[in-house]
Amino acid sequence: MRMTIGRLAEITKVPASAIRYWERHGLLPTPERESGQRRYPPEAAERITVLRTCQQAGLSLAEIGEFQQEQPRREAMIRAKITEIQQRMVDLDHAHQLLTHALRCSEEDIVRCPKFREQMAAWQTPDPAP
Amino acid sequence: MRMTIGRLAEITKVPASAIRYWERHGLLPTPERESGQRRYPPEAAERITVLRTCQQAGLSLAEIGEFQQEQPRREAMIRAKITEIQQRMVDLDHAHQLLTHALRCSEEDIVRCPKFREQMAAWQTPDPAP
DNA sequence: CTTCTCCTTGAACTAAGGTTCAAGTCAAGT
DNA sequence: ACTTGACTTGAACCTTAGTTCAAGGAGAAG
Repeated sequence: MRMTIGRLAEITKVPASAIRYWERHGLLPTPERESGQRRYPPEAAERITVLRTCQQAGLSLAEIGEFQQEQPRREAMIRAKITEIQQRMVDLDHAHQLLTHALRCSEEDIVRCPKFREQMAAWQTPDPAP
Repeated sequence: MRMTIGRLAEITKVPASAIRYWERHGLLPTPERESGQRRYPPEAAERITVLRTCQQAGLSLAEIGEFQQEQPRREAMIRAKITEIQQRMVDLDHAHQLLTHALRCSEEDIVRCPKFREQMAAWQTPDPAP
């Protein structure tokens, strides 16, 4: 049932080179060896998929490392990251509106479109006066 | 009314070094010079803010470049990017659920939590059988 | 005139997240 | 015995989006 790194790469769609890289950087446990080669249990695929999902969501490898640690520091880090994700969603929404408008606008220079500028103004981070 | 790069950096909060970098890479028009130094009109700030917003939304500088081009290739690129943004939103939502669960879960190893794995399974990109 | 501050340039450096390469090992198939 | 294919390693390289540095210029203040 244990599989080679090639097979694991194939089913997770994460390149073997990346799997080794993650292992070297402490994100994956070092697997057993069979005549020098890595052999993974089936659960390994699941862990890799989780890590990839975290990564796609904007966690850095360092953060994913923390995320797998014992609890003490973890909660604060997770809360911070959730806040960051919410901000990212707002940014993405802006970009979405911006690009959607760009499709319909057909001005030669998008930045000169008044509706566009109006919208941008509404997004300005309203940082309080000092 | 025209300003120096330092002033522009200050009001846009984009470092002067980054503004020069963008200019070198064709994302900004080359401004007029006054005894060798760049002088920007007030509209320059707006363009910079737009570019920064695009960037925060995950467009690469190369994509932002295309985005400013004349129309021919632009529409397809924008549509592709919108699709990508939607995918990013889904990813972010997954990460959000994942982290929210991680807060309440308090298992020593999050990846071993059954609810967690169940949820992950439901996210698998259902690519059709070959 | 000296000093200060802000500007200029090109070149080198950085960080993350890998990929690619050379050289070698190992088990299996012919 | 030899070849094939998949694996191993460390080292070098890559890309993006800048930052930092060294060396220098221009104008204002004192």
